[in-house]
Amino acid sequence: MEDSAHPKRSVTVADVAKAAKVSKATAARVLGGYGVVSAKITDQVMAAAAALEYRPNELARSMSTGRSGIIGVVVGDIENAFFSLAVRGISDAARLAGFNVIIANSGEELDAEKSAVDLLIGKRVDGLIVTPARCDSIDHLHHVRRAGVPLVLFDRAIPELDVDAVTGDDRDAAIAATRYLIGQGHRRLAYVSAMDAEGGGLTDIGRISNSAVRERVEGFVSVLTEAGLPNPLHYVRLGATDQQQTDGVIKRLLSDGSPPTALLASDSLVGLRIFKSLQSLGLSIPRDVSMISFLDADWTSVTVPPITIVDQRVYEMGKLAGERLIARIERTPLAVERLRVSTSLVLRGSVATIGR
Amino acid sequence: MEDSAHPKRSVTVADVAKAAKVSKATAARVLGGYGVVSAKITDQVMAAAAALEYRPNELARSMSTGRSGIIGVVVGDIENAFFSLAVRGISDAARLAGFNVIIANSGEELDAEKSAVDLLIGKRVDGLIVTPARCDSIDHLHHVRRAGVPLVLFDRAIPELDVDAVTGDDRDAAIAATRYLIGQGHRRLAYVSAMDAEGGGLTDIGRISNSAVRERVEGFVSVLTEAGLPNPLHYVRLGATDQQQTDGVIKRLLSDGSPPTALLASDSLVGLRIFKSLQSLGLSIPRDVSMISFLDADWTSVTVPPITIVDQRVYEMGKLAGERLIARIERTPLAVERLRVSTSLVLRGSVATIGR
DNA sequence: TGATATAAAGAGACCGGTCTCACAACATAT
DNA sequence: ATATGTTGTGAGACCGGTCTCTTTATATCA
Repeated sequence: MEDSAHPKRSVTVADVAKAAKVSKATAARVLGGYGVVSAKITDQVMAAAAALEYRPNELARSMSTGRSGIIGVVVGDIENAFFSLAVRGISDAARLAGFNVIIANSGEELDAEKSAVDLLIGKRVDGLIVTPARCDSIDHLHHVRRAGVPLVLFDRAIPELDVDAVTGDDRDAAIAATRYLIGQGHRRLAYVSAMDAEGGGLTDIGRISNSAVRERVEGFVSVLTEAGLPNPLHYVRLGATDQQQTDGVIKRLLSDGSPPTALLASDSLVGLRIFKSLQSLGLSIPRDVSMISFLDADWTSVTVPPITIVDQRVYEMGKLAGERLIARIERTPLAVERLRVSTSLVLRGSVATIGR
Repeated sequence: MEDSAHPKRSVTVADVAKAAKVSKATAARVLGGYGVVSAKITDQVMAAAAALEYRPNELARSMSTGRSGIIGVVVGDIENAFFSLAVRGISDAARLAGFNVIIANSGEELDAEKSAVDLLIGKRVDGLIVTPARCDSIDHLHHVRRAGVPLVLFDRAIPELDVDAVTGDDRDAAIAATRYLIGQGHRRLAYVSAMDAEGGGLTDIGRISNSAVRERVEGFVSVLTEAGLPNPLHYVRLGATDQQQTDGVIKRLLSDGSPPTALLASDSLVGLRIFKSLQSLGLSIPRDVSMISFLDADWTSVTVPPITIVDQRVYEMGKLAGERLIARIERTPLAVERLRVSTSLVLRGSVATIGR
């Protein structure tokens, strides 16, 4: 109706000033809440502002102050419960400190990540939380540092970058899970991740470009080695990116001469896919195959059997990352650190005791 | 190290202009990609920009153009799969059109929603997608209209507001699910929602302030009435806000003189809670109680039995809302509409056939 | 060759805030 | 009485882009 859908110049401090019959500077002082203004004039200006329905233009404000009050977050995929929980944690920390959050998806792709970072820097975010898709390509992150924008890495660390990182204790988590499986009598264990694999087989752990996955695999392998089990890398499989791929991975694993008796899923999405794969193969958990998944996702507690998981406390991770970034933005003097949020193994019903 | 953690004045068009020995206007034309500039000068400027690592200040750009390239989204709770999927859809539509998304959580609380809306307007978003927590308090949304900011409602409609809305076909969905249950021989059906209830019992459907829930309840009730079943409102229960509350709701429902034989869960979170409640009560689905949940959430397909659901196609809803908003932003002439995304009933194993 | 059209570059206002500085009015000290 | 300080207000520069308007250089035509 009357609310014309068009341009509509917004009410500015100058407009309010005119209406209140004071200078722009004075109106700005009242509306911006800085400087000193007499009570009388303050009332005058506030009344005019209310009458005109003045709303400050945060853009203009950011321009002059140099602070946008926004923190940028680049995640792999918001749809993934891991990230949406993390984002919730970050948002909560941000809101508490008066910041807002702008989210960009990288889809775990380096190029998308780069342009997301560029874009957020362009928007003059006050700080950036990034889940780097690859820990071996860091030019764009160096750029962030050089631009003087505080940066915190999330879930994955890059020691070369000399920047704060909030991660899980991935190595220890994998070690605990693997030891537990071995303790239950398992001798052939597989680790399955969604990471893109160049080529099929994994020959060199060092080449896994995602530090979280790499460290978990390291932990996994170290326990197998320490237990004297042969060829620990044999059962590490990447590429479980969707249901079909996962079906393939699982089928190949289980048709091996000596198939694994237990599977470790690198995240809850992979876990769910594995669960469905096994289901569709008519295999029973844990009778035929045992499994452990990372992340206490919704589905893990309502399956039959419920899934034994590595609880990652992602909300806390997100909150911690948010708090750390805000401390940086506010120039709190702190040493660069890698903050590890401890995980715990939650025993449910998806691991069989075998052997004895 | 050298990358001093401090202020760091950023490189501006003026800097680039000086380095390229051209005027600010010319440099701006090259860097902003508008106007006409000779190839030679273009190269000169680009070289200077690259050397100085120039990054445009989007804030300043937005100030002069009046467009921020950002669309604001206010959702109930990102952590909820319904919303994170929707956000994904919105983001995809936005990215395709060159927009970015800024997300704010309302926690389904009116005050938080109001301040989120204010804030986003302040940031001069080009448009707004809002999931209104209550359909009966709309001053702040009127304000959005008056400010000339395009608005699209998501999941819930407010006819009085004369604004586009993207929702599911909630009434029809509820009707289909309810008819199906009746077709399977059920005669005592309950509808359970997480909506906050003032007072315990529900006496007046019209007073449900969330249009999606209201319409579903209307559909539910209309089918019961048309089937000649008595007292259709008796089994509509609100307030299943967390596990404990839900346990209470379910316990009360089932200890009724004539307990319902089937439950309809208003969303997947309520569905999950109901599932857990029933599980902890030692009840078997569907032998003891049947259930249907809204939303094809992860968990619904891996339970035993898998849950019969109303598939809401939330991603499509989000995408549609994003596209609609962008059309509005770009002033495409369109009538104000309520866009309904059709749902479908996905039969799985959580409904028993009884009677006959 | 001079008149006119056209393309390319420069000058400077503008967006809507913040913030420094100058200045006026009045109180207090000397 | 003059010097000094304090408080409140106004004037105007500034942030870093865009964009209009003007000027200058080059091309086209008679």
